[in-house]
Parts: sequence; structure tokens; C-alpha cells
Amino acid sequence: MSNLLENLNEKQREAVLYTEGPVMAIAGAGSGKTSVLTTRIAYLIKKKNVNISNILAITFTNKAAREMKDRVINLTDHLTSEMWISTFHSFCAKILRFHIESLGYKRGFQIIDDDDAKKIIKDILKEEKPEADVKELKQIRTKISRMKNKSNNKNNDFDKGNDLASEIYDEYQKYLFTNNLVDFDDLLLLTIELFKQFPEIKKIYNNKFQYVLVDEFQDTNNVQYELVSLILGDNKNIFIVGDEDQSIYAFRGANIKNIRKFKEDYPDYHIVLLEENYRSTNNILRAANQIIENNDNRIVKKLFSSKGNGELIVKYKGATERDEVEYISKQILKLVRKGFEYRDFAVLYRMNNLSRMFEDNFISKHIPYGIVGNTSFYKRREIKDFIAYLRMILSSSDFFSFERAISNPRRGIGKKTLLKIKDYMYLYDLDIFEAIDKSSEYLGKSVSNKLIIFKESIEDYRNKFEVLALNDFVDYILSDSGYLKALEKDEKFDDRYSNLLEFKSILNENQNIYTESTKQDMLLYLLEDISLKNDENNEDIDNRVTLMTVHSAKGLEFRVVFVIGLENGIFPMIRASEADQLEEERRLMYVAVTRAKELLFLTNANVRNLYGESKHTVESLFVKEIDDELLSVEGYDSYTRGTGSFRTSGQVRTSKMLSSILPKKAASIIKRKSNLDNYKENDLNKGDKVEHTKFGEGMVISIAGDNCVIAFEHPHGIKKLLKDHAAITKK
DNA sequence: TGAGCGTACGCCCCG
DNA sequence: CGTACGCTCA
Repeated sequence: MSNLLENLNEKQREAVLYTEGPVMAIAGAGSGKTSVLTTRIAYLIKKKNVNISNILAITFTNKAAREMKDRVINLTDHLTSEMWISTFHSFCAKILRFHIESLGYKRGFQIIDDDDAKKIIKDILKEEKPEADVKELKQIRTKISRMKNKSNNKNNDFDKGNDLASEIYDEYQKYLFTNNLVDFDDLLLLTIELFKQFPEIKKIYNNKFQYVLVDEFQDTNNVQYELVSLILGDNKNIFIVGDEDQSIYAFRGANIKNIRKFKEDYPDYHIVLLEENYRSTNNILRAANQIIENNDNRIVKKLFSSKGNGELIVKYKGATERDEVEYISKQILKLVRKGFEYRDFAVLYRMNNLSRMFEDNFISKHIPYGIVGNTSFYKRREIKDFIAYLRMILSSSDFFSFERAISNPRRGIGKKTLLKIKDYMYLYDLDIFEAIDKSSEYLGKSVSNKLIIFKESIEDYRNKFEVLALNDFVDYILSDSGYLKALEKDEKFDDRYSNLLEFKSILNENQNIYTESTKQDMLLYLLEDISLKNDENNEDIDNRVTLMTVHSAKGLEFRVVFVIGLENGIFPMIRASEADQLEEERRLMYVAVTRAKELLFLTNANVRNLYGESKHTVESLFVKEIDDELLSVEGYDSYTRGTGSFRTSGQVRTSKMLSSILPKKAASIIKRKSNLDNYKENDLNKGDKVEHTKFGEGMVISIAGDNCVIAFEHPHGIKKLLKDHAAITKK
């Protein structure tokens, strides 16, 4: 028992042992807050005999939730299924799965993402106000989401003169409700509504959750704060962990003032300050402190560490962004030779499109990498198309998915027809299948027939779903629907098809989690998991360099960190003109810097190509906030100013030469995130026999760079493919 | 209906 | 530079 606390310092122990009543832990970066949270949970279970199902822990990211679960399992030997450790959104989804029928929705509701929401709003705007300027779309979209994030009462946010946004909002909610869909914001809002409207339901959870823990409290918005209060009821055993210096989500309504509000709402709170850092060397911490000191609105906090000063922080400026990339990949290879592993590195950037330039370079140097984020796997067109089919298995009232499924592949059903079906559905209060049954009454005969055929195939899929293994079921839909056949014409067929295969294996792996449920429920939960996630979950497993935004790096640590694109206008972002926005950017910089354990590289380029324009850059003001004595200057600056060593200036020349020698890759092989998974080195030569997972047997006709031409048997014929694609096996 | 082309525009971050 | 969307024509 006592060994639970063995590795904690005095302050951390205090945070663990103070179990009763409200506690606020101010946890600096790298101060071991996850240890505190998990040890506290373990302590409650083992020492205080609290049942694990009476504890609720809320995090902001799936990653954090996963990590916390793993660590609690290690400490307590309890099963994951008993644990309520989740993000706000998946917590709400779980509650709503049980109770949403009280609010008039159906149990099998589906969760839509941001893109879907945008699409729906756009359609509504077009239908309701065809004369409205398309530019208004963005404003309306922003308004609706801001409104949903700030307050539960929509009237708060609309000025009375502007009823267009309000009108669209109502239509949008109506659309979601009719189609049994909820967006991310609804997950929170509907849960709040549920607790408010049904005190008896609220009471169940008030009694259940005797101990509530909230991670990253500085990032809660008003809606989330209200939700926490509702979950607590009269209970005061609330433990929050936060660090206002790491508040980086103001753009989605995060409110630092919630920390102050907490103090007012729970006046007898106990506060613990965690300032000892276990992550970074003191040079890195000093730089972080020097940066964040420039923010006015903060409680002064000083991080310290017993790790010694460590290496100087390297500041590198490339002549162009190509040099920047080249420098980084060289450093990585150099450090790998010295014993670092690829997984020890992270490349952090302010905006996603800066990652693009790394892909060519890393591929050509065979540096394994994974890009976390943006073009999320689940947002890819082929994946969303397939999900639409799966949703059709579960629901005949989800018009949104119907629209997508019936249009991919094209079945000769266009916008006009879909609109007529929709109108008919609303007019007679029918679901999609009923409206299709009657379609001969309001549509032409051939169109009506096509619809009925589609309906029948969905019905067929529903039957097959019950009898086929999931793997076979996926294959069946893909071929029977004609989706695969149509996809073959797509120039990105290779990518898209391997994504579908990957999706199939994700479904297959995850189905085992839900063995107790019915098959329908299993699918429902699988789809829910997918909607709430935006990552592939396997970043940690492979040994590879991580590329991600600073936002997604929060909570993580790496031995070596490169923060790139440190130029005014990029980081800090150009719009950060107002003081509080600049302070948020600075907190973001603080987060970036404090990810590094041993080595920190701050890089930029003298000339950068952005949005098709080549421009001279100005070094980020955040870099200037770091004392020179902490920095070792390399690259362009040291070269031109003549202050650098001979070695560094030599490096610049080498990298310039290399970047001009490096062949420019064809656009077709610029690859995105998952592609290292699809990558394997095939030693192919002209005349080799190969096996392709999709096309079967074939023979190599020619090899040109990374591409090869292979002749397959009928009906596939001659294909131009990536030589190293994982689908190809030499025979 | 939908493929194909030309034009406008973006300053991003998450569940 | 990319892409997303609107328009035109088969």
C-alpha cells in the first residue's frame, strides 16, 4: 500500500492523500500530474475501499484517457470495463446511449463530425435562403458552434436583429433530430439537458460518482464546467488538475476563468502546487520560464528540475524551408547513430500544412515517421463512404448517411431526386425505406426502380450482417455495392483501397471488445468509438518519428523535440494581434518547449514558400525571448553573420547542395499518414513474378524510381504502382 | 446526371 | 501551393 506513494514527492503525496472535499492541483508542465491522478485513483480503491465504478475521471484527449486507464490497471489490477475514465465527449455518449430516449431521440443515434455539420448547414442555407451569400455560411457556422460552446441558452448569443443564424440553427437542430444525429456539442448539451429535465436520472449519477477527477481543467469551457457541477450535485469530492500556462483552447471556448469560478463555487477548496519538473533539463526549463514570463495574466510559477543544465538549445535557421527539413532529418540520423531511437523524436508545428514538406524528405531517407492529426484516417472519403453503409445497417431514418451511400458509387440518383424524397418524407412523416416504397407515386419509373434496388440491397446487407463474419461482411458490401469497382477508376485507388483494408482490420480488432452485446449493438458501439476518435491509435507502438501540431503534443514528452516554422505570422500565428491572443500563442510555445526532455531544436527558414508565394520571414518573437546564453546558433544566421563555427557553415553548404540534388518526387507518390504502414521494401526487378493483395498474380514489366509497372491477369491488366507498396509481395 | 474545367481563397488548433 | 466549389457541356 505505502509503496503506492513511494515514488511521489511531498507535494504529489499531498495531492493524493487529500481525498475528501474539493482539491485544486496546479500542475506545471512535466510535474507528474498523470502519476498524481492515477495514484490518487489507485489510493482511493486500495486504501479507501472505494469501488472503481464510483470514480469518474475526465480527460481531454483519447490518448490521455488511454494512458490513464493503462496506468490505473497497472496499479490496481482492475478491469478497464469497470472504469469511467474518458473524455468529456465519450462520457456523454455513454450516458446518452442509456437515456437519450427520454429526450425523444432514438437509442441508436449517430455522432456526426465537423465536416458533416458544415455540409448540413450549407444545404439548409441553400434551401432556405438561396439568395444568401455563400460567405455568410462561414459566419453562421461559427456563430452556431460558438453559441453551442458558450452557453446552453442560444438566445444569449444572438443579437435580436440577426435572425438568419438563429433560423438556420433551428433548422439544423431539427434536421439532426429527425435523422437521429447528434454533433459533438450536442453530446454535452443533451447530457446537461437530460440531467436538468430529469432530476431522477441526475440523482443516479450523483450517487454513483462519489469521486470526480478532471484533468486539464484550464481547458474546460462553460458547458463542460456546468456539466461537472451537474455530475457532482451536492457531492464535493472534486479533484481538478490544471495549469493556466498551458491553456491553449480558447478558440473552442475554453475559459481560464473557470479556475477562478471553481474557487468561488467551492470556497473550502484545498490547493496544491506542483512545481518540480521531472521531464526536462534546466536549460529547457529556463527557456520555458523566460518565454512564459512575458505573459501578464498569470500566477507566477517557477519550474525546477534536478536534471542538471543539459545541452544548449539549438537555434537553426535554414536558407529555405527545404534546408530546415534537411537539417532536421540529418540531426535525426546523426542522433540515431548515437543510440537514439526514432520514437524519441518529435517534430512540432503550429499548422498542419507544414508537415507536408517532411514527407518527401523522410521517405527518401527512409526515416520512419507518423503524422498525427488533421487528415484523420476516419475523415477520408472512402472511409466515410463505407461508414455511411454501416449506418444504413442500423437506421432507416438517417437521411444524411443514405445520401452518401446511395451516391457512392453513382447510381444515377442526383440532388433533385434526393430533395424530392426528403420532401416526401417530411410531408408524410415517413422513414427513408417507406418513402422509397412509395417513390413510384412521385418519381419516374426508372428512378423509382433504382431506389428500390438500392433499398433491397441494404436489406440484404442487414441480413448478411447477422450471418457473416465481420470481415466477410465488409468484403461483401464492397463488392456487391459496386463500390470497389467504381473505386478502381480512381487514380488514388491504391491508397484508398489500402485504407479500406485497414479500416476493415480496425473493425475486426475492435469487435472483440463488445462480445457480450448483440451484433447490432456491437456495430453501434464500433461506430461510436470511431466517431469519437480521430487517431489511429498505433502511433506509440511503432518506432518512428512523430510529426504533429503543438496542440496534439500537449501532455506528451520526447527526448528530442524540433519546434519548426518559428516565424512571426506562423508561430505566433498572424491573427494573434490582440494581446490575449498573443498570450495564448505564447502559452502554446510554452507547451511546445516543455515537451522536450533532453534536446530542443528551434528552427525556421529565412525564405519560406507559403500559399504559393516565396517570402522573407522574420524570426518568431518567442525565440527572441530566450536568453542568448541558452542558445547555440546554427545555420543561416551563423553563416551570414560569420559567428558560427566552420563546421556549421559547412553544414549549410552541404544541405543546400543536397536539396538541389534531391530529385523532386512525382505528386502521385507524395504520401500521407498511414503510408508507412503500407510501405515495405520490395526488391523488385524486371521480370519478377509478384502477388498483389487486390490484383492477384502479375509480372513486373519495368521499374522507374519508386514506381513500377506490373502486368496482372485479366481483368486487371497493366497497372502503374508504387514499388514499395505493402500490397505487393515478390514471389 | 456528373465529368471536367476554371476560379477563388486560405491565414489553424480538438472531440 | 492545394482544395473546394460553381459553372458548362456532353
